[in-house]
Amino acid sequence: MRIYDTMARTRIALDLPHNRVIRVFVCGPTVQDNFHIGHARTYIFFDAFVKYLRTSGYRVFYLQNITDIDDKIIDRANAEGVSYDVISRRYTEEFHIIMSRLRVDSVNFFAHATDHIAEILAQISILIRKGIAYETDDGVYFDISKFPDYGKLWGQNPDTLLSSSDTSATKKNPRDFAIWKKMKPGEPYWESPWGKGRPGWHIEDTAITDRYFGPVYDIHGGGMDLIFPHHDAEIAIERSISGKDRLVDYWIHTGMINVNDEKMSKSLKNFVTIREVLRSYGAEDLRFALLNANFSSSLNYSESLLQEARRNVSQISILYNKVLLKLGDSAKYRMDYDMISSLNSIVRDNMDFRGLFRDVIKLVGSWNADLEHLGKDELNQAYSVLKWVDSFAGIIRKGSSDVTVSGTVELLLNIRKDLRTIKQYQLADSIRSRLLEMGVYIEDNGSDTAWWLNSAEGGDDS
RNA sequence: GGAUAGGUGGCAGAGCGGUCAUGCGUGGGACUGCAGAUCCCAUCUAAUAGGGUUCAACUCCCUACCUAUCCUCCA
Repeated sequence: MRIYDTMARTRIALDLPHNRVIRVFVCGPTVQDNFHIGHARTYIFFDAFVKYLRTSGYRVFYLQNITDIDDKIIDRANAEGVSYDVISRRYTEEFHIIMSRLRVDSVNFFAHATDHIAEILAQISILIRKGIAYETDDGVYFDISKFPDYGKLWGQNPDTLLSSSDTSATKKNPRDFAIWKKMKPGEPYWESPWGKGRPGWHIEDTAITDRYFGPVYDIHGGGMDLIFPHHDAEIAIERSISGKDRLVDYWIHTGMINVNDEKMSKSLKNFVTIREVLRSYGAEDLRFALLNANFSSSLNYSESLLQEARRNVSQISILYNKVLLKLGDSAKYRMDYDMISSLNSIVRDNMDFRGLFRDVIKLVGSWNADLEHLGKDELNQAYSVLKWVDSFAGIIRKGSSDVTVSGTVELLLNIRKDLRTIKQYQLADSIRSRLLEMGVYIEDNGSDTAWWLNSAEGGDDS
């Protein structure tokens, strides 16, 4: 496999061991507000990435942090007149709901910053003892002059950086970053040897990864915008403590979502929330749209992007459901088809899901062309190929797995089939339209009828 | 100013030194009780600008211009 690695600044061989668990860490969200499709892009990509590794036979432990204490959370809490943890709990819950609706379910463990204060304090102590961090009136800071490689991930020459806008006068260097922030009146706090306060952002992640993965692990991911200073700070902290020559073997960063060629962000008020999108589109549509691009390129968001994705998703899903209908109980998922291994070679090169989709759509077209003449083996191949793609991409809309729902739908469809046979079209059509209203999409193909749950059924808008 | 990624047809977006993907869109046809879906054919005939290398450049090199991101919290 090959992957674009941020540190190497080029595509490099991704050599992962089969004989042990691969440790993957991806920066999770700060739970302070609703989530937008920029979040969706990153978490859907890593979801597909991890699932792809698992489908390919690797064992992966996927760890994600949740930043549940932070200045912005406090600001929000103050604005609403509630305690900070009301905010963090609300949006943590929201995060999990949204992720599950997006079929993002590959994370093994979510580590909350506030559950790891002890580990954070331990790291700060070591840094102070080594003379790498120092205490001031308002916190404990990491002295970047003690870590020559600072900025290396983003390829910055420290002298050429634009001067920092941070005016805090207590720091030795304006670019020194806080690893502990002392409490101001009214703020939430934890006890520490340096007084009451809360952790800085960067050290949360190193404390967490050090605890579960140790000083060096396999893959670290996140959005492009976290490269500097966040990931460089993580490197500085952990390597200063461990003395190792690296923090991880591979750095993988996802590109930003743009709107009208500008980054989606709160300040520009151009962000689209995931909930908004899910009101009109299915999770599969969004997944397709976001995966249908080079993961490290920025992606321009537009309504037509989603519409095109929905069309492709429908095309693939409809064929999948038709094939499944023809195969019935004899469908048998096999991964040893040559067709899968050739598609596999596309994905292996830099997680090229876009290239994969392109070829899958071509295949779908060819299967559609002579669907009536496909033999059992060919049908099973089509079924297996699509199931394999769906196992990590998550782009196929399927019938309900709920036995009661599917049983009821099958019953209605059988009745409708009889009605059509005796040309009672009015009744048959009314069943069709009633089912559609209930979110069940059906499609006649000769005397057979394929069905699935319509993705655009909307959702709770709470 | 520095770093990074780019500038391809109506849109999205690949690859490749010489035969210009693919998807969407658009037009026509087939199929169908209807809807939908699907298929076939056609259409669009592109490469920021200026140099250079070459028998040949969209593809390599140089210059200019332009765009986005990061250098402050950010997926």
